[in-house]
Amino acid sequence: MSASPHSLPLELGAVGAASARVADYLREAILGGEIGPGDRIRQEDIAERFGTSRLPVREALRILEAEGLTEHEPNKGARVPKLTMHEVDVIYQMRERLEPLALTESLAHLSEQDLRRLDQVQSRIEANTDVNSFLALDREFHLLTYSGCHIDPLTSMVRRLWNSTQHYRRAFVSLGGPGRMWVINAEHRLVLDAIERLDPVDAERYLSGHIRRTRIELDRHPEVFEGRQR
Amino acid sequence: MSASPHSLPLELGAVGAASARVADYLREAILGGEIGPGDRIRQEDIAERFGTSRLPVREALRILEAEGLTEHEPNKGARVPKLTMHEVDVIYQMRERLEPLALTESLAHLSEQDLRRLDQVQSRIEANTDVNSFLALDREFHLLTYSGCHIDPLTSMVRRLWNSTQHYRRAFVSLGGPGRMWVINAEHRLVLDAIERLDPVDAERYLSGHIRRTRIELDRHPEVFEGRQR
DNA sequence: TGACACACGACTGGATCCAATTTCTACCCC
DNA sequence: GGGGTAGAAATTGGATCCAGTCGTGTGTCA
Repeated sequence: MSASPHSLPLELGAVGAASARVADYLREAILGGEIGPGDRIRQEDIAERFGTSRLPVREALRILEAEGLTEHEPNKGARVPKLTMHEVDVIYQMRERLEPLALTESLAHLSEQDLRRLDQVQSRIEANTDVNSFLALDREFHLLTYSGCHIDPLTSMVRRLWNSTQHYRRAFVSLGGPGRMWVINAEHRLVLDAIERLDPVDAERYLSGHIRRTRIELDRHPEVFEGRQR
Repeated sequence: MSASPHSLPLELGAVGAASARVADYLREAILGGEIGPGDRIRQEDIAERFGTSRLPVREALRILEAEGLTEHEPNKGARVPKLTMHEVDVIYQMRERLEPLALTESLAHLSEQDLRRLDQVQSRIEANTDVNSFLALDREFHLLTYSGCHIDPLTSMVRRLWNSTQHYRRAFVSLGGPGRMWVINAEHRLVLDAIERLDPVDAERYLSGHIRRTRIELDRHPEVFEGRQR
């Protein structure tokens, strides 16, 4: 059930030794869709499955809470938060405003190798036909463009916004596909071109437009937020 | 500044877990300046001072880490992060982009009582002459304008940005005051007027301008970031 | 006298045990 | 038969104990 290659570069949350492994496992399980919004997470279940005590699990849940992947109620345990359409809309507006800043901060620090990698990922997106792998590729593309940003609060917040909406992105993509792929590819290519020209103004312009268009398209599909999972 | 004795009233929560009380205590101590950037926080010290075991302290440190008040290194313990001028500058740019959104989301949900309260706080700012109480009043003013925003990721991120820069705001205010008070008051009054008119465009305009001007003024005082504390 | 190595001290990470709170269920009374 | 209450099972929160790791100080040898 694990073994899903959601592993991305830039593992920033370098925390304790084994509690980080539990956090990694749970993170993959949530981002991979095995644990959905509303699902409860019992400490002892995870501890037993992992062969550890409940203590690392508790720490891991705190870490995930900081990343926006779980929510915590005293004496009630942890569960994956369920978001309304309006909440997801506002989160996309936050992305619209924050990610262009992260991109500008990242621009000057991107290496030649990063640019080549970005081009490869975008080419794979264009050649791709599977909706599920589009999810991972798109995520990799965007987070890679921010990998040159070394301002910790900014990168961690961007990551958190992606994490919080991952489930609804998958639901959206599964229900009719991500939309017209040529639009997405054109937007990505324009962002890439601006990055290569080291032009922060154009980079921010095309990136915010890309996110905004996605948000508006998402707003037209309320069924994404009513789907019963599991 | 205030050298050492960590003596704060710790009567915040009769309810909830004990780890939340420890977190409250540490949060106040950091925001109040008793624990400054670079200071190390030893689990056993806090536990002994609080009469509990180290476990709630560990959980509290995780909570504070999520709020951006501490940073954690494996086997090295927790310390209050020390920010560079550029990092604070970027955090202010994040505020410039995020807080107007929070204000727009908040607008429709502000009650008449909130508006009266805001007017009172602003009047107290205008009548105030003490630089230290300005810090608290200004924080109260802005966070109050966002109190109608019920999108959890947004409010928690705004609060985190305020927390992270609190120490440098105090250092800035202490070193020569917050600048020309009439400018600040004019900006606040314009934001308030836009709020009362329920005009999100003007509210965002004047708020982002207020934050942007503060950021640029802060950039002219690099001595804020070189101050040796303790 | 200086540099390297070993040992000791201090601190964090993890496991097990115990207490407190919640929730579900069953039973009793109206 | 329905609702409320008490009790039992399940689950989380906290304390104590033990292990692992990092840093430091001292001692010895070249």
